[in-house]
Amino acid sequence: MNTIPKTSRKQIRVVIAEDQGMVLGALAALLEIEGDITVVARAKNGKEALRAVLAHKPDVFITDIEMPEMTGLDVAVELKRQHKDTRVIILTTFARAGYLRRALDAGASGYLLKDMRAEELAEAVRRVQQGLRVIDPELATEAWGDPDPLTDRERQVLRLAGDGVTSLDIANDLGLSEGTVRNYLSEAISKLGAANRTEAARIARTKGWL
Amino acid sequence: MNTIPKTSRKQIRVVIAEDQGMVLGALAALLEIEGDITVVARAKNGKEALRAVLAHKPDVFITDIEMPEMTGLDVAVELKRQHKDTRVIILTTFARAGYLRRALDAGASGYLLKDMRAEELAEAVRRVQQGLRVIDPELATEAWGDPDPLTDRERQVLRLAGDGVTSLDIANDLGLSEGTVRNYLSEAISKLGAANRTEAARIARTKGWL
DNA sequence: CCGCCTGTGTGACATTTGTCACGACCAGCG
DNA sequence: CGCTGGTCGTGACAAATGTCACACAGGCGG
Repeated sequence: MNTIPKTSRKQIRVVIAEDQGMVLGALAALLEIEGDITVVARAKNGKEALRAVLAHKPDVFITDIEMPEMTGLDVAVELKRQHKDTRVIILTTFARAGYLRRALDAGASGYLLKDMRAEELAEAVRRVQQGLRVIDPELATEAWGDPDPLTDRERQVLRLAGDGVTSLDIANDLGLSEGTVRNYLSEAISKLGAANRTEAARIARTKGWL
Repeated sequence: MNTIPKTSRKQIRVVIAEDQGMVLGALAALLEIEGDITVVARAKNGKEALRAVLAHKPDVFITDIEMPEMTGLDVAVELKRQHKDTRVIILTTFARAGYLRRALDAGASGYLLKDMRAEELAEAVRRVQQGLRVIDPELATEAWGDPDPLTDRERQVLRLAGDGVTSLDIANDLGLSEGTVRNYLSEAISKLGAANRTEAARIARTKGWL
């Protein structure tokens, strides 16, 4: 435990976005007890988060990826587009190369996994606030392995197929012919080294390509 | 914020199990600041959790469901089997009727969702410690809807099929004939009102039957 | 003991899926 | 300008999948 008061230096102001209320509240509690960090706003979805960041202009913005309304990554992209200088930390369950890549493209300063030790979060916030980058080490190495080999159409088709939608229905949905859909799926299956559409979808999902 | 010290009455001793370190630490922090609750041990998987509960005999045991080694539900079942009187609260992401049913069968006193407000967790702990039950209201109503229609074999086969394993491979895995596997899948598909194995698996998963 | 359900199996058949080869169109790029 | 890659399509064929009817064993409740 740390008994040295950290309140003496200037406070780090953060906004947190996370759709699971329990986790949101708990993370806020965790950061607040550090003393040198103040949670100025909380958001339960992407749009709320974006508004909160624009309104409060915090030093650091911590966000989950998978949220209603708007993805954490989408929010990061929007902040970058508006040239806001709030630093962004992505905090997620998923150790997926595709997510990390997209996070970095969106100008995120940190990418942490929820299964890290809780104490590291506060430390990461401090590092990021000083302009450093914090990437989960496990991910950092593995990440630059394989880029997404799928084209947009392939991804789109595979996503539906992975939910059990039939080739014909996919064709109708997207305004294509059934043969074309089968061609895309065949391509995707071969690119991913899968045996069928279901396995292909599973693989793509775990890589963060879907 | 609550400024009234709750430490005057006797402390409630809890053990928490949750595989995501960040969430585990954050929940512990959240409960500790309540004052009347002490986290006596933390576990990152089911087996650790079981050992911790047996060793510390806490008043309340809070656990996630999906964890390595052993499911939170499995731990609850084992505690019931050993006639331990620690009360169990299941805290999970999934609002699935099947999970709730199994949790209650396992003698759990609480079933809460991670997207509830964080403040409610401490309150739930107090209620449960007093012998009350705490079930997420949304779930409580919806729960007694539909019982799992699948037989063990159907479930087993569907699980594999949902991961993209081929009928023939499933047959070899389970020591069945391919035709039999196809029969089970056909049955499962019709029971679930799905159009194919993939959709059937998806449906079963969202219902908590897989 | 008689049904009834589950688990297991077969065979036949229709449909869906996966593969291949091929062609057309268009955009971007050297 | 010609090449390349992505998109979209057709047709044909092989393999996997889904459906049905039927059969036989074992267990369990009436």
